[in-house]
Amino acid sequence: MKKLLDLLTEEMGKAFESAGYEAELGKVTVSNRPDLCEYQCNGAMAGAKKYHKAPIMIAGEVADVLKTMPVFSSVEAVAPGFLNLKLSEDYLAEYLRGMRADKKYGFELSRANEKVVIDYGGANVAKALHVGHIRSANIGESIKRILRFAGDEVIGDAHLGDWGLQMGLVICGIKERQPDLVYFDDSYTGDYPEECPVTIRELEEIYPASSAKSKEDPEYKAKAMEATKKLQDGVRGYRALWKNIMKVSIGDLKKNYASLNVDFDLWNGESSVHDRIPGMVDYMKKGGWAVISEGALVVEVAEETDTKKVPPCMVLKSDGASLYNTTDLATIQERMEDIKPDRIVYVVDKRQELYFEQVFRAARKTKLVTEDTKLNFLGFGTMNGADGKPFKTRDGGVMRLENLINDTKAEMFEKIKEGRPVSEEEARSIADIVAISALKYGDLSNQASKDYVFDIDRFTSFEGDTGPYILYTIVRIKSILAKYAEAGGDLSVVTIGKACNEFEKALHMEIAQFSATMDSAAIELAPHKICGYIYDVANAFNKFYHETQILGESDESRKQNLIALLILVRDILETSINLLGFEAPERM
RNA sequence: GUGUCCGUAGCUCAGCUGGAUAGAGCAACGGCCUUCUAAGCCGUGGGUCGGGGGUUCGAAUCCCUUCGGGCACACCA
Repeated sequence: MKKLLDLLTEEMGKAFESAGYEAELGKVTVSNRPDLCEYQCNGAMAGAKKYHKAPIMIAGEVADVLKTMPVFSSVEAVAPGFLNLKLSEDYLAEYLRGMRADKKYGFELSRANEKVVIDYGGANVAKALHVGHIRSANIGESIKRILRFAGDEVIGDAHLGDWGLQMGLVICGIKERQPDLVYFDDSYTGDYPEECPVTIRELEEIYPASSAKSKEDPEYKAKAMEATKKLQDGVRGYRALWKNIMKVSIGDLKKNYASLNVDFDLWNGESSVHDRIPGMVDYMKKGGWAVISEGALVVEVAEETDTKKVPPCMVLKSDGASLYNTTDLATIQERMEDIKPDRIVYVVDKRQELYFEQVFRAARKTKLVTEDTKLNFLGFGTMNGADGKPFKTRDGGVMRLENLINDTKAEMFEKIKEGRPVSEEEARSIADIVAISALKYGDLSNQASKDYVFDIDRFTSFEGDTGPYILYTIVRIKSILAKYAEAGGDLSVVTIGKACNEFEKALHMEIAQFSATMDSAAIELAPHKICGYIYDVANAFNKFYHETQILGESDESRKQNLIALLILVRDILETSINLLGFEAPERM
């Protein structure tokens, strides 16, 4: 289905043409003066110069043509040259019926479908997720769902930090505590145990302790580096232990991500590309792209048009070791071979922008990607506390994501219990759903690229522009529909009728923006556009709800029209929150 | 220093491919529940869109400049 504004623009273009002007002038937009009109067209003013004619004259002529067309119920040419429009209620209702008949409620993507890899999450093995991980998880998951809804083939990759010195430190830490494990016995030739010798809690404790110790104790650091090397060289026991650590750690990560409705198609990591690094480096050297600079192997990526100095992209450190750049480049190579995506999207902290610019340029220069492969850096802003400084716990530490989620759920549970007479069990399950909506909506309603204040009290509030407000609106609708069905109404036969009052029409118009909203969210990779849209729809619905008796409507066919409208609003809202990564309960 | 992003109501944020009187929410104050969930709805007050200049019939939006802040600038990720 075409977008409503495109349809209106088409009609307006025809009117401009019949009046003797070019059709391009007929761009219709939503009115910024709702007291005067619903839609407007400013083309007459844009065309004034070209046609050497007063804009009001042009507008008047176009208005005369439009009056013979059925799309608008009212057309006015107003000084200095605005065309003020009111849409025909019948036309609008027909559009909404078209939305209901369509699986995607009329949404059509304005570009060809693609195969997309989304790299998000930013999790590290053996390290707990902390609050800082919530943005990448929320935004990446939402982008994944939006593009999938748009018809793209999307692969989400967690791209774990599961290799390098951090793993050496963990292994070294385990060896310190349990030196007699078979993994460390070079003469051992049997099978290694299935079970990991340490729990996830112990791992989370071992890593920071080991990391701290290596900074003070050079001898210990040397041991950790040796362990890293043994792991990377494929020493049996080290690999076996690493695998067990991975198993425990990924299991824990999956559990935590699942509580945020986040899941990945691939749990690949830096380790996945370890074996292809020598080949890739060789390829870059042979191609003449990789050169030695200050002892390190780099690819020069500066361009003449740069307004800033872009340092070269380092491929190997001067000691010959690989680094993050190396694995990122190798991962691009691997994805191009295995998946052949049209686009790779990186959802990472925006402070890494320059770094990714270097990697992207190096990948293009060395032809790791084809020219038409798009590499998108979707950088998100820093999450600050209420004081405007980077978010910390009360005692200044880093808060675990798990704790944040559990605290939010607990707080929501208290609120729900005191607000409504529900059983303990039901309150618990409702609280979990509402808490996730609060966290997700609070995060996603901000533009991804901007820093924002993470204010849990505001997000969990039941008032205003929040997740719970959206859920409440959905629940109200569900409640009416349930009562209608209980009374013997058949939800499958109803159809939308034309709006009978201004509130209903305002709701119709908000809903009709669905396709345009989804398209810009998908094209711009901008979940916050969906938040803005559903907030507007929810507002329009609540106003309408306040003014309209639905179940009490005596005219049966009118009642059916209203029920059909409610079904569409519910479906639109539930589809939208699903794309944001949360869901609505049946009651709250 | 170079580059980059940001500066909109007391607070948190939309709006930024230029359009008419700059919008929400929170906070403050005042209304509306015997009627579909009042976690809602309605209303009041609150702004030189950081400052200055320019382009334009028209600028929060585009350009320049200036002030203030964040961030990044090869062997970390």
